[in-house]
Amino acid sequence: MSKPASDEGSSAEGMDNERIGNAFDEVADLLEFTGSNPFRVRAYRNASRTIRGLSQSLRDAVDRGDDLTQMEGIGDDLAGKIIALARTGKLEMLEELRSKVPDGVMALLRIPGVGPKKAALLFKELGIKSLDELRTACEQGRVRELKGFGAKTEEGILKGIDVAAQANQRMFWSEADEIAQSLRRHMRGCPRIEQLEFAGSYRRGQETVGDLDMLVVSSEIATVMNQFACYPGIAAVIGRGDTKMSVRLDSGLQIDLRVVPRESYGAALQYFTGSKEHNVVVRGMAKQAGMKINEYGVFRVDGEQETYVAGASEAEVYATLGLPLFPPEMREARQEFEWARQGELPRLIELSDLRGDLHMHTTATDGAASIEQMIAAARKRGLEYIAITDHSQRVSMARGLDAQRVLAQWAEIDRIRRELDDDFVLLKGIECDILEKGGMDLPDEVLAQADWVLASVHYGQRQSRAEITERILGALDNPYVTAIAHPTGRLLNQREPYEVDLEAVFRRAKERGKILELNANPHRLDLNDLHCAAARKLGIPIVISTDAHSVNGLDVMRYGILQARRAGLTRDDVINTRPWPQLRKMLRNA
DNA sequence: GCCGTTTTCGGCCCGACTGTTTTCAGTCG
Repeated sequence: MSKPASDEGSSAEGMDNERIGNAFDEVADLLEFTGSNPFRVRAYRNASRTIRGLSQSLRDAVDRGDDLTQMEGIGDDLAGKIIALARTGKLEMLEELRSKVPDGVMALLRIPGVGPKKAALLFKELGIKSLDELRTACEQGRVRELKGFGAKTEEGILKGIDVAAQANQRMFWSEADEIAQSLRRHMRGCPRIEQLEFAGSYRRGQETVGDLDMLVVSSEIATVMNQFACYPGIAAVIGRGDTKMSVRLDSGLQIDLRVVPRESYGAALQYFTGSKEHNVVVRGMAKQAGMKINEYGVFRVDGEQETYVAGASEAEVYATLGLPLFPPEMREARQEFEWARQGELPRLIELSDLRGDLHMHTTATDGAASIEQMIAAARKRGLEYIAITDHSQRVSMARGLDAQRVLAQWAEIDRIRRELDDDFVLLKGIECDILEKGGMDLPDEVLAQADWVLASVHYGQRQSRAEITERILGALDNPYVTAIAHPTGRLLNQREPYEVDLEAVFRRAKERGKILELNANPHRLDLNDLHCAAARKLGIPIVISTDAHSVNGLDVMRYGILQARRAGLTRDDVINTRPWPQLRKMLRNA
């Protein structure tokens, strides 16, 4: 379900990229529902994708009079619609479409098995305008009377209404990972499995995962499916065919299983890993080269004749098109094909590249472990340095540190340092709040004594774009601030980012030689991948940090690494891959 | 609605599964 494209009252200001994207998505949904040309629908979806991927403000581009048709998937028509949305916040065509389709009808599309055609028929024939009305109609047996519907469809819809009524939130990658690992263990009970891998958005390391795709090589399909069917926590088997089986867990997560022959494993893995957009490009290239790619392999097409060329491994599939084996996190049809053309994929950062963690809390504020415990845990994880960055006084809920307490903590750190071996470095840090009225939560003469100062916003998150941007720019101007922590404040599935003008923040960070954080907490992952990619382009250094509040909190680093990889970051783009002496030199010169 | 050193018109990725059909449409990924 798309969000409303504009809020009342905000139209005078025009719309930002996100909202223009939402408007186009809503147009696509409505056009699809009204039975419009599917390629026209796709054009709006593609445009929305392009717009969301931009690192700069469309509103500014429109003000400057930039030629919008230079952007991929934007022609004269959509350029005009972008201009209208950016200037007025309104789109006549969207208003018209909305007036034809009552609120609530679009919710029908969230029912599994109900697409635009069925939803339209329900609305047209039975006048159904909401999930509740549909439930009543099913219970009265009116739905099964419709052409193309039957008793089974009606029954399926009745079950599906509950699924649609649920918030329908995507699962955090970290949660999906737990399920994937447990399912992998369960499937080990089946000796007939030659290979097993998870594909889809999970393999691409997306922030959130909608469902899990499991791929298996085996000649004993029934045995594999039977093993899958007895995985604990399955609420329902949605479907089971010759090669494909789908289940829904009690948690609502859908898991699809595909069993493929050995010679198709690579092709299937490539196919089901996606992304859809990446595969569209790959398929297009194959077609141009007189070949065809599907989940069974790469085939040379010669009239009616199709000959298998490759498919056992992903590398082999890509190689038939002269493409490199793209790391899954890269497969979003953003820059990877351009990189491949130039013959240089970036070597993406890996967890083992990191040498330090520069954001964590202790029992002095809201952490659960002492400084010594955090040191021990960090060393156990192979780190060479950490910064202790407890909260400042404004964060009263966490018993944030005032000047006196933070100086006492740093004296304590000095004491611990003297006892440490030479091969581990403990840094005096602070996560200092940026106050609502602007300015830092601790005096400059205190901040000056730190090795590492994070500045962050915890209060006044709902301030206007101008106010909150000014606050963060002010922090970047402070000579003692090293980095901005979780720069947009978003919480996945929970809280929208601040209205901050990131473009302005990037410019200022660049000017002042400051660092931006990629917070690795799986609920934050802030900056997001597109922002990180934009920062990389500008040469702004990124620090990946755990924001650990306990010893185990240090383990979230791998989620941050996945995010960084999707952004195309290399070891060189991330400052905490450097040894401390080198990093210290860099900070001093900044 | 977009796009083009094969095209300014005619393409736009492709197959599995289900339920309703009697040869296929709709949905999904």
